[in-house]
Amino acid sequence: MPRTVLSPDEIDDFRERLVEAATRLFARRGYEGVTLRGLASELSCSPMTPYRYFSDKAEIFAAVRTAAYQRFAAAQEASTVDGLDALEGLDALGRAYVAFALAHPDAYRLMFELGQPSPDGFPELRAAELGSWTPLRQAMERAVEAGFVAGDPELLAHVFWAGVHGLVSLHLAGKLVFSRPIEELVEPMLRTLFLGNRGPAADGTAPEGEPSVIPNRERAT
Amino acid sequence: MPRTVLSPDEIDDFRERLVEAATRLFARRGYEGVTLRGLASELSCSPMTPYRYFSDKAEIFAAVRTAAYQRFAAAQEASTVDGLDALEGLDALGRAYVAFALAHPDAYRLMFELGQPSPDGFPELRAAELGSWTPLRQAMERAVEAGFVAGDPELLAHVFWAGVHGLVSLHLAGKLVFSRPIEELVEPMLRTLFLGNRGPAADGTAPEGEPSVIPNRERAT
DNA sequence: TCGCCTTTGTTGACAATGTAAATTTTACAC
DNA sequence: GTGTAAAATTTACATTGTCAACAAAGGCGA
Repeated sequence: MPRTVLSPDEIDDFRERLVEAATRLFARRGYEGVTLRGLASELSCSPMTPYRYFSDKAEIFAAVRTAAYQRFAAAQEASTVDGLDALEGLDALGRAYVAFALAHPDAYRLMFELGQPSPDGFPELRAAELGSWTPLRQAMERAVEAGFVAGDPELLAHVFWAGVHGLVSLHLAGKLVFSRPIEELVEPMLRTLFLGNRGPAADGTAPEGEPSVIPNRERAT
Repeated sequence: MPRTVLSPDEIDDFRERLVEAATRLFARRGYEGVTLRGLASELSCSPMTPYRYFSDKAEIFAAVRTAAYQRFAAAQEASTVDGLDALEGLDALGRAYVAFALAHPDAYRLMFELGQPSPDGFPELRAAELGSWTPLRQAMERAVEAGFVAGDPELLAHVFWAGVHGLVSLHLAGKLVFSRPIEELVEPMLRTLFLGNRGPAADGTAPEGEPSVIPNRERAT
């Protein structure tokens, strides 16, 4: 039932409802599995009504992904609890990262799908994407300032990120079906990111002495 | 121009041409961007002809992905050159892994897309997928046997895999646009996977003494 | 050599999709 | 009440994957 003019609140309400429904649908069925007609019926409106609020399917998708990044950033920030030193904070963040991905696999897929459409033309999406990366960067900066690790914080943060993301990503791509479940890989990965694999350290004992080999640092990448 | 009976070679030839063209198209345009009509015109045949050789679009896609896994496995195996010890071999394999992904980003996407369709119903695809993982597993087994690293080889291999895959995967998902290029992250990642990040090791010197902190090994994942 | 018959390829058609254009419905200003 | 502009719907269209009907074409028994 159309009104003459929609208040900004009403517009936001509808957009929010739409994004929420679209999130469910995109998560379950993937981009091309989602039908604007299906989305409309979920919202009990006609198939063309969403076009009043979004210019096309791609913009709806961008809104859905923006919301996912925002929830992801919030989950990571929530992992920062008092009483942790910088390294414990990093550890907690890594676990929160994986926990979010396992609790919301569809959201994670939306954010980190390979070959995803570029965020160009969706500045909010780009901002949310960047925002979801700051908690990790900040945690790593703290760890470097505290002297727990040495090096360029941004570089270290990217390596850390790649480690946990790689784990999650193999899991979500279904590559761990014949291996241990991802839960059993988180601990080894975090340990590796801090300690490396170079001694009889399976029991947690720090390896002694020099690492046996420093692999080919000189070789060109 | 129809023939009465096609020799197995002719069938294979056509399937091969089709997979090759489909690989190009899927790579460029993604799954739903590929049109059977477009594929047919690429092959100068009618839109329905591919259906004589594949039951549907999904089976074509599976064939394309199977071929990608096979090329990926071959590239990794080619990284094994004589004269390398087990740890150098692992290092070389990691670099070959990343190099393949950068040289064939579309193939890599096809293989490691999140939320990819299950290989159920395509035993060749499943086999090729597994096959592309064996070089790394074997290299890690050698490294463990040689005493360079300690622990369960399969677990270590998965951690190593997640590390390089995570890097590649962030790159291909466009997450490294505001960071250093991936080329500059490979070296730090490989170093991290072997040594961890725990000392003033930015210059390659092995850190001395105990790691400052062993992060919360006791905490439940 | 002739005629069939299986195999191969093409054409036509259909339901479903995203979305543009036209049309209808509604609630407020006067 | 009535006109008007905003909101929503309906209609329509091009494009998709794929089914079903059809056409061509060469091997094979006679």
